[in-house]
Amino acid sequence: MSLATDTADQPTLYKRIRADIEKRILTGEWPPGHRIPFEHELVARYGCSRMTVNKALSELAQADLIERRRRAGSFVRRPQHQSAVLKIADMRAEITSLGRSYGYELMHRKLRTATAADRQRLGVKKAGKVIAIACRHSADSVPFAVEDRLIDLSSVPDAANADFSCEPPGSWLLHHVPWTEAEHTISAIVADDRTAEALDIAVGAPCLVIDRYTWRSARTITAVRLLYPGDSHRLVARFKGG
Amino acid sequence: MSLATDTADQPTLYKRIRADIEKRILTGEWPPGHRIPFEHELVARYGCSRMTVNKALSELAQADLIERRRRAGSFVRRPQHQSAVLKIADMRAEITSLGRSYGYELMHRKLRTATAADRQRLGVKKAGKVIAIACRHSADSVPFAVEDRLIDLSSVPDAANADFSCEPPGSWLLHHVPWTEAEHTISAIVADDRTAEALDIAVGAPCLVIDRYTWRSARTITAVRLLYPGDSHRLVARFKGG
DNA sequence: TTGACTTATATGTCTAGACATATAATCGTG
DNA sequence: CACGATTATATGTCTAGACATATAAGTCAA
Repeated sequence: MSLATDTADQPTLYKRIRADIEKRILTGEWPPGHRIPFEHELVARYGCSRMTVNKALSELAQADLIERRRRAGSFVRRPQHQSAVLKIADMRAEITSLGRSYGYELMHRKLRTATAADRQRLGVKKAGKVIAIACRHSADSVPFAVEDRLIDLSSVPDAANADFSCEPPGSWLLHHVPWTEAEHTISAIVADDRTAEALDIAVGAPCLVIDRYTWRSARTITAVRLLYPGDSHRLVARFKGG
Repeated sequence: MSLATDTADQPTLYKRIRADIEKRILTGEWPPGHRIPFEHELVARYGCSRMTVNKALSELAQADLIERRRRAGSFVRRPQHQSAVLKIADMRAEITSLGRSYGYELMHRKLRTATAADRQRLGVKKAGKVIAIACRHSADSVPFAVEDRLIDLSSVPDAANADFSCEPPGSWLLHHVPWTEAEHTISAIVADDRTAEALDIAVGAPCLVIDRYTWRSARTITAVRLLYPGDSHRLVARFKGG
């Protein structure tokens, strides 16, 4: 084994100090709550100036691995809870960022007085006007996702005049309506006849489903259901923990 | 108003420099790709030593707000787009919070030297030891999700001694190992024979798939694949936007 | 025992230098 | 023009100090 050459080839001193401490925390040798050696002790151990160990400890503190308290010392923090930031840019950005050409096709648009089903979906009681939209997003001319959306016109009156034949409703809303809250529900289904045709996949093929509800201060703006071919599309959420 | 005394009461110089730059980035005054002033220019502007502006810029770099390139300068990074906070607590919390009883069953556990496939999955080059685990989570004695996990022992040596026959590896890791970064990939598949049996669903039924990779400062900790019955389970992400 | 005051100390910030190192830009050559 | 060598320069790291500041701990009086 040519591994474990811990001492040699360290990039820089402060990084080595940081890595050393990090290792002890990760292995559990220094459990949460454990007091890390004082700066002056680390200075003695590594034979460097205080600024060098301070830089190592400051970075560990910025990364929330340790907590520093004046006069008391530095302490290992408890591991953080899990939460992920799920990035869902608008569809055009999502597709073009993959280096593929974006295509959009409005399949259906209807302005109507909200039906009972519409009201339930939007979570509103009054029967105002809504726009129902069905459209398809494609990447390199291959169906990427189909969208089934309902917009509450009493919350977004301007949407009645928007031209959704060229601009996807998601983009339009993103650029015209600020939102304060949203909820995503992710599930999986198998494609029925209609979905299979729209996505150009086989009946019975897996589909990833994202339902998104968007509000602005307790007022529903829009409800959208996105269907992705489940075996080809992957929704990636990269995030920083803390 | 006694507030808004911007110039007075500044905490420290480097924090003020950091806040100034952060503000310009967040307001869009300095868009992504924009080169922020060189250190020596900031030194002149703020009348301080280089170490002070260096500390401010280093922290912005650690926070991924800017990117620093030798000889070239420091540049504003692309900001994150729309994002949702997807909370995925550990499985026990997820199930008990639904008011259902949690059940756990270790199906398979093996400590081995990383195979080529393991290394690729973990994104590591060196062939260290890994633990491969397969287990099942159930709610009210009904299969809820099956888990297929790989833990990199060179990152989490203690995991070799953990008893995963009673405690789910996710819980153990959550309580023993802090993470800094993770990536989720969500997709959908239809159940094959083995999956169908493990989840007690029909072959060909939809399954929601979550692949999660977790790192601690560029070091892979674990890779896990979770399979949920797609028609019964719903993954909810509620979040606040701007 | 409790509260107020004092002190010791670990971290927080800062300086004015130094040398190292990666690399964009320039220059020179075939 | 293409390509390798050289140079200039911005960042990366480090030092040996300094003073500031929050606060744990000790002290003392009510």
